[in-house]
Amino acid sequence: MEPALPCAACPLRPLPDFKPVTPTELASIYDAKVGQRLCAAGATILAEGQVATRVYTLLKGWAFRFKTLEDGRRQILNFLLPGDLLGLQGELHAALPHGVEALTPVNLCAFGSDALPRFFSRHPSIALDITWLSAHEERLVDDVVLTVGRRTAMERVAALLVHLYKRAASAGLIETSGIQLPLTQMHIADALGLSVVHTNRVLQRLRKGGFIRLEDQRLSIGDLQAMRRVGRYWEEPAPRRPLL
Amino acid sequence: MEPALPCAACPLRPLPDFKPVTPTELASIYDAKVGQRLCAAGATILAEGQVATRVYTLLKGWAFRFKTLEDGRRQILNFLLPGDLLGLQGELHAALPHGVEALTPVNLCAFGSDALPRFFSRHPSIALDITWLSAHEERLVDDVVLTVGRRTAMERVAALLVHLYKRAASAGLIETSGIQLPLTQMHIADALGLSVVHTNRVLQRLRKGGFIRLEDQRLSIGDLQAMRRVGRYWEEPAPRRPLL
DNA sequence: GTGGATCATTATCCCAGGTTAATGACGCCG
DNA sequence: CGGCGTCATTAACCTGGGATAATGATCCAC
Repeated sequence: MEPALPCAACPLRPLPDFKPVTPTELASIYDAKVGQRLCAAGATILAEGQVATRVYTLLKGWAFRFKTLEDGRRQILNFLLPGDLLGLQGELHAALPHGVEALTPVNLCAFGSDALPRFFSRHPSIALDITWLSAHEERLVDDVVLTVGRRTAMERVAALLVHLYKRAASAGLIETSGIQLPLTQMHIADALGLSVVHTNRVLQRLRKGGFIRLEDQRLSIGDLQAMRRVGRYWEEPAPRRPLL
Repeated sequence: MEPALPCAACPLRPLPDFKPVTPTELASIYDAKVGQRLCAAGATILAEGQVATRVYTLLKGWAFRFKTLEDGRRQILNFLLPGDLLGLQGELHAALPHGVEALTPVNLCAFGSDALPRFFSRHPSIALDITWLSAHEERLVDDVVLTVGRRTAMERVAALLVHLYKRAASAGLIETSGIQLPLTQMHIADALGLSVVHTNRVLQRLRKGGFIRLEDQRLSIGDLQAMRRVGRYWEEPAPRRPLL
């Protein structure tokens, strides 16, 4: 594990979607960090069922949470982008009920094992932020349930692409006319409860309809509103989120 | 709203699945309660998109969280049983991203609007319990995503019935050879991303296979292990959960 | 006791999406 | 260079589960 990067120079924190912190809070957060963890693309960050986990903030890169059935069927629960907290479930429960895998090379800020109790006993505002992040992730998963349970394949794909586009933007990952989308079609399929083959069919239709450009892991969406309509997908405007 | 019932005489707390509390904690919890709210079966407890919500603990009865698409398709996110906390999402976000509806007559313990900040600043152990409950609910929803995304209709129904059976048991609702299951087949369908008709077909098969008895809203499961196998459903042993 | 809800049940029909398989395009390694 | 693994793409085929509709059974309210 690398030594911890100084939080004062955090590249994420200045982004407009993150909630400002007081200098005291920032110091406590930095204080609780024990280092950076680097993972290669495709690496397992946290194993399904793992017992002692640590809490991390994802600083750089993409990852995803997933669960599997014993016969190999896999379901992606949600994607993790810079600023997201991970490992909280393992810290609070006995074993981690899901796995976490890196999609790109990933840089994680690691917290010490005593960070959680310390925040809760000494820094109520940070404790509340942690709870907020937990509740926020649940909100995302709630959306996934609606998508997978009640949207058609076309709606699912459109909704997911809009969702990821907006989240990437919020994490400062917008580039000229598009984002880097480090997913294979299998990831999209596993996130939406579809087969790879059908995912491909739907993507073709979206491309031929002129809704998206997607090649070489670069996604651009010509008309976001049109895509929202296709996916029946409208999120509420997101408030600024805390960052640990 | 009725006056708050004394927490010292709470019928839930003595159950073996709840974590013990210190007298101090119990006093603080009781202190934060502002009363009981009663809702009829079928009533909306919290409306989708509602702005100012309150936090409640479900004391008695069954309810469910849900989201809808604008054309009416509905997805049930999870079921709420005695001991569950609800409304946290509304307290932490601007608007409640899902609705909550009562399945039976329901009795809720209501917390004051300042309860959350007060717990966090003065009672770290209770604050941590709240976070635990939030993370735990997310765990349940994660399971739902796996079920709806990757299980077959038969597996879904079996897994849901086992899940609800165990949760009802944990809330002290086991009666002679079975539980009261206050759901219509439409609720089951909406929870599993199925149509009502197909849900009925699957239930018939489970009945004819001798796996379940289900009539008149009473469910009994002859062989839990067999049902688990049908549903490919195995939960980890649940640790004792906190109760607010 | 009769018209109208709601809910369970079944049958008929049919399509959205799964399964299998074959083909290419790359990129990587020896 | 040639073999291999991963991905994307398409075609052919088929099935799990959706849609629609009809029939009862209760349980009201009037």
